[in-house]
Amino acid sequence: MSMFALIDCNNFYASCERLFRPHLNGKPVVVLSNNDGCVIARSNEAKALGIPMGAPAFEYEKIFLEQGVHVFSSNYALYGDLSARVMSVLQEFSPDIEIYSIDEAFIKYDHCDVERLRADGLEMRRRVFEWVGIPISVGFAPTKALSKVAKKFATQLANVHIIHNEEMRLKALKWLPVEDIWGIGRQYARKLQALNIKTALDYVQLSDSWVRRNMTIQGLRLKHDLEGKLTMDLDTVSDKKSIATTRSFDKMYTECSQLEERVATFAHTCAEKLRRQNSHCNMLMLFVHTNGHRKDLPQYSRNVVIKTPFPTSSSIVLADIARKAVRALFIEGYQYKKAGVIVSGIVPAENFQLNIFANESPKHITLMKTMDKLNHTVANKTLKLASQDASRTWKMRQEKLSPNYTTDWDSILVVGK
DNA sequence: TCTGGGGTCCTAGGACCC
DNA sequence: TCTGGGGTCCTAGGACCC
Repeated sequence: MSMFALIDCNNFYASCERLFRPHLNGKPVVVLSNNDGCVIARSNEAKALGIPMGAPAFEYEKIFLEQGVHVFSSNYALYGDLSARVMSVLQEFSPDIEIYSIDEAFIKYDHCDVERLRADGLEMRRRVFEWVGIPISVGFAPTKALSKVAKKFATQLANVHIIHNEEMRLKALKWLPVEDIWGIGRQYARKLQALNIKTALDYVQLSDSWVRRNMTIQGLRLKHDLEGKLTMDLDTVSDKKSIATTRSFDKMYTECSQLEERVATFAHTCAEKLRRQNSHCNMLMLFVHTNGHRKDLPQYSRNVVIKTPFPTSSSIVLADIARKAVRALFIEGYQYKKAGVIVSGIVPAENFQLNIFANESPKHITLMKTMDKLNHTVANKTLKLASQDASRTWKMRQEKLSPNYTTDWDSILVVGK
């Protein structure tokens, strides 16, 4: 039998901020999102003050002041760096590791020797705290979903927790409120509570067919996982399927040119992220929103998907597409508060090398436009694309497009209006 | 004008996660 | 006045082909 460990950094961002400020130990600490908009991390002391996750900062300013809460703007470079250090310590314990998020990892064990597992868990805690300075909790169980539950126990006990027999499993499920199950969000929780399903134990006692019908295959998988049947294995593929850069602005934008400038930098950031994982994208999606919280203002929200002329991770190409997309979506008279660029259709870069574009320079724009004109003949929504593979031989391929896509850059100006 | 069915691909949107 | 950002998976339904 195999076992999963779930390793979770306690209050990760808050712990990071505390790392080099030992005088903050025992004091309430919160970390705020971009533009210091809302609370995205809290130390235990801040949680105890009743500051909820996602709380708008302006609503809690008084409490921050009165209770002496130490408030930080987020510093993702720091968190990313510390995360990498934590993960490299964990990797010493096993190569069978899935880095699930910035502050969590699963490790799969091919044995279930409880004492060895406990020793490993304690040693992880000791090493990560001593070498990196971040406190972690470790839960062990036969499946991923159960290891999540075990971790919740571990956090409460400030220790390592192992669910290794039927009695412990049932006890844990009975203890866990249905809304705290990993994979049960607000919508499902509401639905289940209406049926008097209150705990994880109630949930696993539902019939398979009801769960399948009402909560899709994922809900059923989750149920089986909680029953101790292996339905979710380690997922070690780390390449992203989509990459996003989105921001709320600190003020409302009313000019198209302002939006264009911001969005061009978003596209540039996406291109950098693509290159970092050595891949190209085939599609770029752009959205613009007004401020959804302002019910007193007219609302506008729109997105457009654009097929790139060829697989690319070029900042210049993506920024140019994004700028044109903004011009297509922009309507005078609204106050824009949020925009984003999401690239998808991601493929490994080695499958497609456009060598003539190896170095970016403005002349490539002209080259690409020419290529568009020459090769992208739209006929019956089918495009003929010319592309060059790694050996520099040109190949033609056909591609079907949805009506929402366009590769004709000038026509972007009418898409979405 | 009426009359099919099966398969695949694609997309929007909804649910979830940290 | 001020309200985050970055991801994943699944499904229904339409388009299209034979």
